[in-house]
Amino acid sequence: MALRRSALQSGPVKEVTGPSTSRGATRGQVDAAVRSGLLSGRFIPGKAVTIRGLAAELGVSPMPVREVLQRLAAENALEVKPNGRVQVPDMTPARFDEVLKARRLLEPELAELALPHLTSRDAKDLRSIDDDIDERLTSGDAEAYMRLNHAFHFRIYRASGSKVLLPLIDSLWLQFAPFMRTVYGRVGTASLEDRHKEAIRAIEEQNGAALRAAIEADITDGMGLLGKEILSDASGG
Amino acid sequence: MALRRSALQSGPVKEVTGPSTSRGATRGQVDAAVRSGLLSGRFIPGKAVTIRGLAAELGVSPMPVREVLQRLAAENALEVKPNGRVQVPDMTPARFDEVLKARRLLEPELAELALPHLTSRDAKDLRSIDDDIDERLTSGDAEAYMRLNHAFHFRIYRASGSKVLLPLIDSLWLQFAPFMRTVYGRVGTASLEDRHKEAIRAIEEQNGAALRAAIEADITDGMGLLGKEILSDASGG
DNA sequence: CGTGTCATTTTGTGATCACAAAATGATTTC
DNA sequence: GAAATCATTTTGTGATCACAAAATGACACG
Repeated sequence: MALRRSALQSGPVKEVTGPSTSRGATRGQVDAAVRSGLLSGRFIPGKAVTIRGLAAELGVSPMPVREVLQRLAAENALEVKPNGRVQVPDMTPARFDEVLKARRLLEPELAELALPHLTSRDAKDLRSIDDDIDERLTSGDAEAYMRLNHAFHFRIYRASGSKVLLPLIDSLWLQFAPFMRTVYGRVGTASLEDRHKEAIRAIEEQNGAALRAAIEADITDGMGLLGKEILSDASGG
Repeated sequence: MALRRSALQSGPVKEVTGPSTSRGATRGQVDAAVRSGLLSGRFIPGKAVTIRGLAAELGVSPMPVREVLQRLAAENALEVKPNGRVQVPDMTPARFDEVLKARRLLEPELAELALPHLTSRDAKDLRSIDDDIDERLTSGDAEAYMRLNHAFHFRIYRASGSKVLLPLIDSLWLQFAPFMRTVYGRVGTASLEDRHKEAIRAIEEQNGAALRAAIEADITDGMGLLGKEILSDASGG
């Protein structure tokens, strides 16, 4: 598919589909598209991301894509190689360890900060998301699982109103998500165990220590067990 | 002052001063300039940063500036307001608390990770930097102090070889540095106490627990004491 | 003198262009 | 047939342009 808008037109054309014509709308759209692609595993580590390619795919000019790629590179979600090429970073054992360590330091903390802001309404929504997750796990839809798992965690974290810790955690998820997708591609999703139900109960009971423990266990179970072996295997094939 | 390079020239001009003609050299130069400006406090919170203005100041076209500003906005070092305007974010008590919390979680951890890689040579360099810091503190040169204090901490952190925690901490420093500059502008630098000497001794002795403690105490002393009161005062004047 | 209005200027955004470096693929050479 | 070489294509980068939104300042009006 080529550019939706050919070079025949000399001037910019008004967007018809999008109601949001606010400042930086195109950039926001591109940013959301790439972020969502990374988080749901549609971008594979090592895969090259070209400016013109993405621009054509999204039907926009290279300009907003350039800025978005720079943004995501700043968050270490993408890697700008010395020759200027942009790609999804490869995971290494050392990197994996660090992400795991950072997640275990930051996410339980932010969850506890969010706790006072989490209502029974939130608990209800979380339970709904978690039910969806269970379905996707058994049906083996890894992409949907990743999207929902992200939604679950960030529904909690966002309640904190955090402007500092939340972006840091955002960056971490963007970094490990593409790799985890490849993991699920190998081992499947059926064996995945999470601690979401413990977390929901802790929220309902407004039990900070229990929420911390649930989140930390969820991280450890979700990443710690799977990732290490895969990485050591990966070096051999 | 207008653009140094007028519109009379039609094509790009070869750089004469810079020896590095590698890919993205201009962007790298702009990035380094803005980062250094933020870290040493030459940018004041609330101050607007215009693309064309910065471009003219640095003698480059708006293009690389646009990308750099997007990068730094992604690291929360700059803020893109809904109207597209870019400014140095204002510090709030909530934000300050979060930065402090994140620093105390991440920096002692990374310091300990770096410890095995820190040699006596590093300790010697750190002592030299710390001597410089002491001089600047008494002479009241806040900008130099900030630059050297950053150099001290990141000399330690960088030794870890970290690719995950280090960028997170980088982002944190970019966020609080401009604010701290305004603090030093009010209370001066003479009263500043740090734990650098304890940290150096811990490195020499390869004592992880002591290094953690020194870093955490340094953060608490440096930020915790000063910032809070200033922020509560700021609301009244 | 304060306030609302309007013309002007500034600014961000998206698009396009020109160029050089890099990747790609065909072709030649041994 | 494998490796080196060269032409071609792709790609990132910096610059410039056109446009619209926003900010600014002058000015009229009450």
